Amino acid sequence: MDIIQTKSIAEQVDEILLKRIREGVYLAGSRIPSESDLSDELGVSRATIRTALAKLSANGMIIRKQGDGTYVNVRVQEIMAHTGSLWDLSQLIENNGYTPSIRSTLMERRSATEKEALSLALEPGDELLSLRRLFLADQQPVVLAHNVIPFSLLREPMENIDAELPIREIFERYCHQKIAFAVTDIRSALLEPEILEFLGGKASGVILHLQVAFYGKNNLPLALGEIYFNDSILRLSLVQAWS
Amino acid sequence: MDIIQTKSIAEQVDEILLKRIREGVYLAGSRIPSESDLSDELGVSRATIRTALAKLSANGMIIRKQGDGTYVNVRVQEIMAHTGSLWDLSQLIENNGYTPSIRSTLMERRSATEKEALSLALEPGDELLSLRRLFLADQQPVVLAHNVIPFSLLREPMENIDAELPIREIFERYCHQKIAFAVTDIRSALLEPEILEFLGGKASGVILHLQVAFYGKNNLPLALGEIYFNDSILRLSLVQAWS
DNA sequence: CAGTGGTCTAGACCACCTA
DNA sequence: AGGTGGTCTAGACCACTGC
Repeated sequence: MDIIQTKSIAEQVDEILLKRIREGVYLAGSRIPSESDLSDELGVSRATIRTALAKLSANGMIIRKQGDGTYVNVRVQEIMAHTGSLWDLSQLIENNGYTPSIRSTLMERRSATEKEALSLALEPGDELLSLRRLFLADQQPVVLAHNVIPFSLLREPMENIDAELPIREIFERYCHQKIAFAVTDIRSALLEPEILEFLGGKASGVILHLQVAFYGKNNLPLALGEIYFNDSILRLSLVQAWS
Repeated sequence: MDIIQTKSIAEQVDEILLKRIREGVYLAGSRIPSESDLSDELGVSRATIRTALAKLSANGMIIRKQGDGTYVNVRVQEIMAHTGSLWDLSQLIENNGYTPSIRSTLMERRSATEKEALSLALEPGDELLSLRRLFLADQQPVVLAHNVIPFSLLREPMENIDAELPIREIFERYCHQKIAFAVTDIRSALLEPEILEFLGGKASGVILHLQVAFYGKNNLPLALGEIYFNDSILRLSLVQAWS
């Protein structure tokens, strides 16, 4: 089989299997070929097949039964719709069945507040790149996202930045660093007038408020995010699979 | 009934490493021994070591750098506190630094509402076991959890049930089935008078409302949960690590 | 009983980092 | 150049399931 060097074999196997599920080659609820059969068919070792299957299993897309076989989860469609990353908001909107679009409402260079400096391990007054973006689902505003990045991390001119990218990609592309992990606090909040101005809705409404801190491999905080999420329109849902 | 289940070697390795991190044998930020060294020291293959390390890495507790080494995340303490399962509420309270306790306020057998029947694939009027439990952090009510289980799934007398267990364990112990995966919707909500009665707090407050559906390996819905979560006291936070 | 997934091993080669 | 993590292989044994 032809191996494209950029992706690992396990990832390619993963994509093949996902494609077969999506296209109905493997029907929801049905049993898929055994590990050995897949190993033979695709010409890779059983260990590699297992790596791919483990990922699908962790997402809840397949159900593995020792001594029996591996089955496509009957709810695979529903689960695929919920498996979008918490931090790729466009993806999340799409998974909810809407067409996503982004309106960049602010991109400025400014000094860090005391609180931001603390969270980002900067001196108060150090400069930040501040992004405010409004995400729309079918033209209706649903998410307001505010991100800040230490200006010193930027490796490209600020003007080059494509504000429609997910924050993780912005970081990789314009700061030449990778985000290693993120910690997200989820809270509920009243829809304040300031937010209401962007999101619309009822003044008495409640919204989800996500506070995210992104960290790099060097353990340094790289960026912060404040996300206001209209959960009356968009569902925030998580899937947890147990082995 | 003796359920002596030997833990896998990878799990044991995992525990050894976690213990060393917790006890400071491996300090936060420091580099831990290489895979080969651990493999030699513990007398297991490198593949097994890698399985254990992969789990720690997925939780964000260690940071792996190709060509360099594996480092303990500087924020390992913070991350450990956030790594509790979303559905083990006692654990979550403990992770937030409080002493958890549980008050069972209701355990009854009743008919399913139309909505419950739909979600659980039952006929309206089929019987349910309904549990309502109040979780306290340092004696203060913080979470109200309401679970329903089809009565027909119970394999033990209702009176035997220990209502202090996490729902997943209740299920395994009294229904003799394992939960394979769960789908959780997270919403924000106003603190309604009915909930306020249990949780206390300000009448104008907002809370997190989690709706959970648990499914078994046979893909059948096994149980439902409605969780009201006082997020002004308890933090709901998630850690996401990227490879 | 045969077949399945679960686990573990030993060895190999690669890409990458630091020196 | 040497060591590290990343990947893959081939083979083995086990625990469990359904027939």
